[in-house]
Amino acid sequence: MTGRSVANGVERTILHVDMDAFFVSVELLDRPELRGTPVIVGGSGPRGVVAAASYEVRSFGVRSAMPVATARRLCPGAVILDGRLGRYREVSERVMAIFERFTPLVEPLSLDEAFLDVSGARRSIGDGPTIAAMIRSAVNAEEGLQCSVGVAPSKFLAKLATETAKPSATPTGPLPGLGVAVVEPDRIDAFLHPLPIGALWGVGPATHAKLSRLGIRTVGDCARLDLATLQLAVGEAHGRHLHELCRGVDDRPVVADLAPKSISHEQTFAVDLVDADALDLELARLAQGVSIRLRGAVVAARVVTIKVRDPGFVTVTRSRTVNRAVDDGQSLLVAARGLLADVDVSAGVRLLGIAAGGLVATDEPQQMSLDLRAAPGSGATAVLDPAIDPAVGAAVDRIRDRFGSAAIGSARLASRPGVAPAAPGERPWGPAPGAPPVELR
DNA sequence: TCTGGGGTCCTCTGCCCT
DNA sequence: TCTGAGGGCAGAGGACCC
Repeated sequence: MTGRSVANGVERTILHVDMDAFFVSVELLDRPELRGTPVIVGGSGPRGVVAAASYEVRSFGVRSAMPVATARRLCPGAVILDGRLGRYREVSERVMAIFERFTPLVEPLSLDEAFLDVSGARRSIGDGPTIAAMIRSAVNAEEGLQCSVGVAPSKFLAKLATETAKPSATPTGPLPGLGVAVVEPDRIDAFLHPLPIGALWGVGPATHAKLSRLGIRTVGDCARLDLATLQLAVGEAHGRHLHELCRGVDDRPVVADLAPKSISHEQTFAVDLVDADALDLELARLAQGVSIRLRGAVVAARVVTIKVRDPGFVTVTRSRTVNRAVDDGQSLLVAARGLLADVDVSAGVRLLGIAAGGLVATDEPQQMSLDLRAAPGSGATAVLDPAIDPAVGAAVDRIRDRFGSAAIGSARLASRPGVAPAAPGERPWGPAPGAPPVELR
């Protein structure tokens, strides 16, 4: 009965698999001469952040999402490598394929971690810890990488268990972890209650501060609080969520092939943009990049959102529902331009982004708005030029597939040689060192 | 000393409609 | 015609996650 429980009448064994220092480990596979040296993967530019750090570097206090400049000060001897998202994706796909040999119910959370529901594999393969050990062994043998696994009756508990299984960084250096950690169904409270409240999913700095004011330090403290008090402190939905989690209640299923709810691109610039033409060009790049991904996912957007961050790090978003679902760069650009016109960018722009939301499948019939007179700001939908033929985008994609991404593009981008549509992971952890992002004439 | 990119979910507010 | 209540939706932003 190891690591099993009954949820809604169905016994579940959930695994959470997390690759150890994934990006760094992949880099070390490709550059073995760096083994033993402190390595950071992240953006090497002036506004870069740490994406991953080796356990040697973590011993110096370096953490992910920390500015690279701070990391350099804490660990001056660290080797800083620019991330290669394409390479990590490639390895991630092979690792996920290993997981799928054990169960079809694999829900990736990111490139380096996934939930697996192995309830159906218990009779044919073995219990949770046995499958966990087999997965670790296969990942190590086939990819040369280490991973840690949590085994529990729910996703939330499995994820917490993984934390206790991972290697740790101490002031004297890295310590190896257990590799596999199991939360038995009859040990849930004993495992959960001593943990700090920040361990709960959904407790970040803001919620932590609210709970601290109530004297809550541990998950056990939270479990002893009544639902109404908790909801008063953190809100109705969030309160209910925490109330369940701190009692170990989490019936969410493992879902393979989750459909995306939004697709976005954003870009922080090495130097704040003040020139209107440069901003428009960036907007066009981002719109094209998002549109290519929309068509790749066979979806179109009903909601277009822009995100603008000023030099003082103040971020505003503006969004609008458009009168028909769009997946072409020109329509996205038209909508985004309209939104950007309402934002004061006179102080300059540090970050610009476009998100496509309200996604609908493009292989299904679309309901179009009948009211073509609706005006922006009226609360009604924004009206796009009906002359833009949705088939154009698909044709552009076919030409790119056949002749390369430089073969065709919008006139806006074509007027600037060398400026390509935004691509996923193009500068994943900060702008490139030095120059502005586009060549300005 | 600075603070990325790509997401999800929730709350609050204002507007429209009945 | 005006006013208020209430539901539904859109938009903005906060919080959180990896």
